[in-house]
Amino acid sequence: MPGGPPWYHGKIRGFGYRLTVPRQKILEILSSSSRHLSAEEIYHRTYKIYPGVGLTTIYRTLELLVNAGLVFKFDFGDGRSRYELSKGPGAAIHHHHLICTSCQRVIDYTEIAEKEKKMLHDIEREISKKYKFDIHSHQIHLYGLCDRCRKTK
Amino acid sequence: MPGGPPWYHGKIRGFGYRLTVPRQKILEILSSSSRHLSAEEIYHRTYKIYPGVGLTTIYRTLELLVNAGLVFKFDFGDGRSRYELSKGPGAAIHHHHLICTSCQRVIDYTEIAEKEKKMLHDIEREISKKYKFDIHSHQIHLYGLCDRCRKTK
DNA sequence: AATGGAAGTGGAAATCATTTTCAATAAGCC
DNA sequence: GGCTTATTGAAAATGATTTCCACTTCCATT
Repeated sequence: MPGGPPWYHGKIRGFGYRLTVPRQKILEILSSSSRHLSAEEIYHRTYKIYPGVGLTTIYRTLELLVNAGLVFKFDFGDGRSRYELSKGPGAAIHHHHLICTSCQRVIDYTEIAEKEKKMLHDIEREISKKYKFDIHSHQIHLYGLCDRCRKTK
Repeated sequence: MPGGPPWYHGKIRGFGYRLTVPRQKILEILSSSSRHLSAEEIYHRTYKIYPGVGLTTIYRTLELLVNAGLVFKFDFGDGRSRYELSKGPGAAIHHHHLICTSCQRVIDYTEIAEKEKKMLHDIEREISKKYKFDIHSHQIHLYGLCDRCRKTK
């Protein structure tokens, strides 16, 4: 419970952004949730600990955090974006999701065997060279039916 | 130039949908483009060969085609969806994209070595078992800077 | 500790892609 | 050809995200 300001304070300042109260509260919410949240979910949760935030500020702050690399933004195809803190300064940039095409449920999975992780890395290197692309991160979406929806179909 | 009705006519009928003029025109446009198009691009192109189509019909038809598995829908994060014909009855369900985080350019790449394709398949089988998920398709998004944007940064 | 200017804020209004509503039209089985 | 029902297009509605703008807060500098 002890221990100085959270790691992201320095990051925010390092980008020349001011460390304001709304931003701190939003980051607090983000760091207390492991799941990816929609802007509105973040708004409601922030509102509880800091009434007076505006939804506008949520959107602006999220964009800023995405630019600073502190937050990842996802699009699962249901019309609203999801946001997730990039957890710790050196977090792995692996984002793999199972998406149920029937109920829209999204499941995170991070465990990939070592050799598979290495292979992904090889693909990236090869593609990177071939297309002259600097690859920073990747996402893998697997689409299908979850166990619940499988039964009802 | 010769050769009976396109392969997708049967598919449409097979799903119990009527093969109407707007649907045929939209499919014609989709099959004449190799790139993934936005709904509005599809609308404009369809309008040229068939004025009188409504944007509404474009959206409705695309949804129908996605349901029938004839068209894939993508979300690259710029706020509008892209659609692409699934080319031929037995086309591979591999969709891999390079997305430039600076200029939003999207590059398709389909070439993946055999052993890598096999490995992806293995991952899917493993995940599928572990999470009791029926996986139908996958997408891989690689984010980074394209050659043009690399220079200006 | 006061202050000035720029960065940041929130509420309302605007935007933009997509959906819904509904009366009119066209597919395709009889 | 006639009939039933899916399909269509225009206009209005929706819902997430952005923009505008007057007001506030941060913070480097007195």
